[in-house]
Amino acid sequence: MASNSPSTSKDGDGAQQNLRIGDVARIVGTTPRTIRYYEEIGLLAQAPARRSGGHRTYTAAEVERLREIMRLRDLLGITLDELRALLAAEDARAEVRAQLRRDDVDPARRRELLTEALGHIDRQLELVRRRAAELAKLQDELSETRKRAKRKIRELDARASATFPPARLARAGGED
Amino acid sequence: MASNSPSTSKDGDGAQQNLRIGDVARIVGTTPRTIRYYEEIGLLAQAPARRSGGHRTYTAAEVERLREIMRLRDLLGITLDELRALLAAEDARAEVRAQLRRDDVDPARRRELLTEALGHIDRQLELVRRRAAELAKLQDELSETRKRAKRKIRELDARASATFPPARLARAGGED
DNA sequence: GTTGATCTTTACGTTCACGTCAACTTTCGA
DNA sequence: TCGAAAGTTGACGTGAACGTAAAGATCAAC
Repeated sequence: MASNSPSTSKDGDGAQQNLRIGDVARIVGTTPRTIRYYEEIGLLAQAPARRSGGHRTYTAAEVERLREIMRLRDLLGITLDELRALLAAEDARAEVRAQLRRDDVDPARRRELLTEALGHIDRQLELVRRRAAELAKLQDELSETRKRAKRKIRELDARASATFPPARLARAGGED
Repeated sequence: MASNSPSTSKDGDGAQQNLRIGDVARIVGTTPRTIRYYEEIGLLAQAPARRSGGHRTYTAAEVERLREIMRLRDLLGITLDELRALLAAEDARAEVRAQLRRDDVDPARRRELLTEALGHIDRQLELVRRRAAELAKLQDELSETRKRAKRKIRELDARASATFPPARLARAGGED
């Protein structure tokens, strides 16, 4: 065991976490292969920095990005290609933010950029809203079914405790 | 064009819709291949009736079942195999309902069946709840981001209309 | 009873999202 | 400095969820 602690940096270079691909994989709960694959198909947009030997090195921000990607992958029911398109839009927003931080862009251009960004957000939001609504509906339906089942059991128990003296039979399911 | 109307039944056999696989596919928005595949892997549980020639024939209930399957397939992020397991549980519930309709089962057995059914529902509900919650959270986050973007645009517009006389510039995004 | 659309089974092909193996290099702790 | 662990780029393999093509049987309408 070589116990590779992920760069116990003691040198004063700020917050450049400098993680290796295996560390990142463990952190976000996936495999190096998957991370390389996402880079390969352009999901990770900018390829990570390399060090002299050619090994990929990741910043905390990149880890966050990967986490978000995996989250969206799991929640939205879309292909990685569609997800890539969506994130490309989000990257455009990042570009916008960078532009906006510089104070020398004229208001007309600023507005243009912001409006464009808003469009991207709206498209994502539409997607998420639809799915969230559908899932909520499904949840409601299931809850209803559950209620009916519980009521039936209670009715049955009521009749039973009327027949037998209150002998404390085991209750139904757990939380109500 | 042979204009195959799906069995314009005029004979008095009630509501036995008697749809063919192609009709069903069109109705629910999929392909015959997919329907056969679902039957093959046991997602459809009971194979549909056949007529003398061997052609599959579907009832309205079976179409409904297929619709539900596709809905769950799209909403829950699970494999068809896992879905099959889930639906097997639901089928057990159907069995329960059938048993319960007959009045000659003793209350102890009834309770047993109902409790089992409740367990199945709970497992499904847990799954759906988790996903619904996660999606709701994602939706909230996106809404927040959207709000901030809109606010920025409004601020920009406010400054603009202070600089220029109120010349009625085009407003930002659509619905608020 | 012919015909064209639709069905049947069988079987191989395909796409997506990775897994896995090979050959080799780099990194890191002892 | 040295050896094990982890990284690198190919390249091929794999399971899931179907698509597609072939060869034939059946169905609905004329």
